[in-house]
Amino acid sequence: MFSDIQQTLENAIHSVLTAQGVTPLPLKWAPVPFAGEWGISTSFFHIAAEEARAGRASGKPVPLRAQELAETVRNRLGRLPGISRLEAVKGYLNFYFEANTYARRVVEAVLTAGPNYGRGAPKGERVMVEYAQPNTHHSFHIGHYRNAILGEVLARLLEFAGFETIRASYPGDIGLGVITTIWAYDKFYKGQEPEGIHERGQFLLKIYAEATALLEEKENETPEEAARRQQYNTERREMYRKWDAGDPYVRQLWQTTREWSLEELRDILRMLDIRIDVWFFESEMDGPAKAIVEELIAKGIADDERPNGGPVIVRIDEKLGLKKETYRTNVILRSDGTTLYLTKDLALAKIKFEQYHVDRSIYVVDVRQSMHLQQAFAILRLWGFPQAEKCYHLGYGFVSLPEGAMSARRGRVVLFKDVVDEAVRRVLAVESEKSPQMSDEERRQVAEQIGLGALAYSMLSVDNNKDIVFDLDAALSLEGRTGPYLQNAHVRANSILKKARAAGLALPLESLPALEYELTRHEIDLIEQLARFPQVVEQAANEYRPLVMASYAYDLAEAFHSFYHAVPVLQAEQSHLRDARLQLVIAAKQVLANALRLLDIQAPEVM
RNA sequence: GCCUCUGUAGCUCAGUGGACAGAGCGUUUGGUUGCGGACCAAAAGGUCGCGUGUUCGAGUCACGCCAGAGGCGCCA
Repeated sequence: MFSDIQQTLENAIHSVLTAQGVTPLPLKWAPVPFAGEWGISTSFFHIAAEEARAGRASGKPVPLRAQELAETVRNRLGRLPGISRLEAVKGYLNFYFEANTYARRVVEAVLTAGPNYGRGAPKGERVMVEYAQPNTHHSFHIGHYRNAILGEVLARLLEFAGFETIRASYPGDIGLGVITTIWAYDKFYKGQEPEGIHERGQFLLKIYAEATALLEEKENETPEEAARRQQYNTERREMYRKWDAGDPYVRQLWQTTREWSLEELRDILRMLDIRIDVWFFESEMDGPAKAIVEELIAKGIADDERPNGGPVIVRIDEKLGLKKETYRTNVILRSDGTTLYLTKDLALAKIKFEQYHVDRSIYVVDVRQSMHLQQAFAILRLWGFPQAEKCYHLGYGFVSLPEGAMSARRGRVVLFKDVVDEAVRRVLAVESEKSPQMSDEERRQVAEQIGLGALAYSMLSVDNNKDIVFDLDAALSLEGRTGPYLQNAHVRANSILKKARAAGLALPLESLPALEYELTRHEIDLIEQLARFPQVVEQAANEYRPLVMASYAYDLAEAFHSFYHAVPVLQAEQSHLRDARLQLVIAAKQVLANALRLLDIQAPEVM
């Protein structure tokens, strides 16, 4: 927000330095790091160091010389418009703003732009974000949730920063796991269908877990058990073959159960306020994938080892001319002629580039698939897609439980739906005590917003590349650095405004009050946070890091809570003070709402 | 064996090469006849895994160790 001021100051400093016979270098700027003070700061260490290197040394150590330069510049700059005070300390030069002037500018900018405050200019680039890729026939767990919330927030950040954004989901609706489930369903549960969307999803998960247990080789198994296991395996393989051949019975069975899973997925996405633009399905990539294998063989990129009973492979390092082992060798078609995940990913990438004309493609996928995706991108380069340079894997650490990795087979899974239900229960317990006047309907709705907010923030406040050991109590905590803390700031702002309106004030006020009084440090801190928001949007989007926005949102909420306690608004002694602070509260509420929206956390009016 | 990621307060985590390394939880203490206490204010708590470099300056960059997690041609 202050880049113009920064430029003016930098020019002024350069001319002072030049007049002193000092060679100026570009300056680095940062906010003054002291609470309750408002300004920007630069330092002279690098200029002093350069002098020393060039042999124009004054003989002084660098820090001393930097301080000398800072003092010289301070003494010669004189009065600057908009700057109330200058300070040279420890090699730094601090410029303190005329707080009232800038405070007014910030509040005005927020109130004028409203929900669009912080929105970046159009970037003229189309980005596709692929996330929400759970397998069907398997219920949605807390690990899938991390993926979904991360992808959605990334999409929101990119969109708000000015990219044309397409949200894509890619459920794995075929594969050995899927076939295992429908085989067991057909054999042991044929015709059964539980009532309720989530009950059906969990039913499939139970069947999957039972089936994998049956198919797993056990220690000390009797010859009868071994024979039975092999029989089951044969049946499963036969079912996969039938699916591949388009057998109507197997296809129907698959369609029905697949729809149960997709219904559950759609319900969860609705709960998370995620609207997917494009659905791709793994089952639809099979045909295109097979065609691609032939094309890659014809182009000499892939080697066909099928004549010798082997698979079709791509020797990536060799084809790229790499001496060092980097991408190794990949199988793109099994020796039995069936495709693999990688082959389907190649087919999907082609569709993204050719049908959706994306300039950039972001894959939000578990970090364990990092190697796999790098291989896919390398093959796309070999294949000749220029967009392959703009494929980016946003990896994230996986979610495990205190007792180890999640495993459906061992019945060790934390389901998203169960966590949400528990969250709502806990919030309701707090709510009934704190907000006894709320209607049951409203209470239920707010409880879901708060519970989901707590969960979302617990995932987003950890950096992408860190693994998470899921702790229910920590994730659903309502106090401290949590989603509800942010939501509470919004509610408190709303509460003040509601009271003001009830007292007969028309908000927002017709004209912006002048802010011609001495601002408290709490007001300055709050306004500085409001001013930061646009750069935070830019940074979070550029770095693909929701954490940057999550941290900021906490800083903003903290500044508001402190302000709320220390600075009277409706009880202000004079009406012009009250009016100015009311405008500030409106602005704070707006920026809180904007930040929460980007984090996919609801901003309730009451809680 | 090779590659990637992680290591910061008792625990969970932030931390643009720059000023005294910051939060939350937990511990201890204080705060509402007040705009909602899901809050605020404060105290205690640190060899930033270890070492060597680069730099005026390193938690941050490079290299080497140690520890943990993950990956490495027919799973997804």
